[in-house]
Amino acid sequence: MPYPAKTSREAILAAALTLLEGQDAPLTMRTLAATLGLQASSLYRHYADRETLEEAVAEEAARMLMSDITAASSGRPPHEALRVAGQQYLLFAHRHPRLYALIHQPRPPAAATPGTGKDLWNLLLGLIGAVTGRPDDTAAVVALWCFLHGYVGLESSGQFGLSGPGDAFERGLEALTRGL
Amino acid sequence: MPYPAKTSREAILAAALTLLEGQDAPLTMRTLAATLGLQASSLYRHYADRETLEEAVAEEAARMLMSDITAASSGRPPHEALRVAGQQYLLFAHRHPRLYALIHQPRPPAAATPGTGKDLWNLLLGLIGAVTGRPDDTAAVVALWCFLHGYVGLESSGQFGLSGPGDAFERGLEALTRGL
DNA sequence: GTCTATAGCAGGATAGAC
DNA sequence: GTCTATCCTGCTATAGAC
Repeated sequence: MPYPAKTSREAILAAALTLLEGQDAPLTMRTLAATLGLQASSLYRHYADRETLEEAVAEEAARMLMSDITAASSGRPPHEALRVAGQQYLLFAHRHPRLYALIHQPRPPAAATPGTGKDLWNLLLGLIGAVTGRPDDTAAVVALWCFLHGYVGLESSGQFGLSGPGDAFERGLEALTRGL
Repeated sequence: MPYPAKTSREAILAAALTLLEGQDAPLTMRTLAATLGLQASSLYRHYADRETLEEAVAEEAARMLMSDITAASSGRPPHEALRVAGQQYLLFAHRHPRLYALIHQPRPPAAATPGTGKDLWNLLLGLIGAVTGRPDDTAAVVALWCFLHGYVGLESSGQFGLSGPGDAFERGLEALTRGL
């Protein structure tokens, strides 16, 4: 009986985050355990299965994203805050592409973003409301989110090719904030 | 020696399309061969490997998408043509979610959409140019594409939840065509 | 709580007979 | 050109010893 346990829920979660911030290694029970100096089977004492673990990682990643956006946009005038929030969203996706993908991975309805999603949602609602003058304009938030998410997706799947996106990001963001 | 060959490149391609238009069955060499009444190993006479096959499918799917958009938008006044093109893009993604996903799957640089992508690109360039009055406004095309692609992605990953997207599609499309 | 060992599954791909 | 047979890899998850 090795007394101080070699790991814990938190340590596993942290290791999974680290693994997914790397470039290549897939998130499998084996590779994850290896980074902790463990055998894969040991992880099952802490998480029931791979999916449960993934949900925890996704939740934590969503928290990170929200924290980044909040920190960058708080205390700025409305229009600027919204622009900075958009840039920060993009930056997170660049820095942590696999965490970003995990956040947006389809999940069974029960686990559909319990609280974290709502927080980010309310933050954006406030930012947009301050710019357009319409509070609680959910359609505007969705439209903006679509644009950002699509930009990330097309970029990461290499659709922009050699010519790159040009100034589409600024143009689109500007057009949306003006047009909504 | 069964003389008339049981299959061909074209038949395999068609079967793969059909398979991916269904809901569940994954595109594996085994399942694909099964729909043709063949063994998996037989497919390798016609396609070098799975990836080569997938590229062919993706190309064909892109052709279908372009054909849909062209048919729906041609002969309409500019503003309406653009709106209809957007709707058709969304409709294709709804009807053929797995083909849509395949089109946007990251591929090694060599195979990056040889000709089909360009055609769709030029079509959209024309549509947008007719609305905004600026020909060859690539950034505008990219921005619109981001919005559409993002909408599809968020919808299919269930991010809109129970409340749904509201009228975000129309709002966003309108805001973009106006603001660009 | 961790270990070894193993069951079980799924998929890609090849060898060689016909 | 298709078949059977087989190999290989990589993964999830469990059983039971310690």
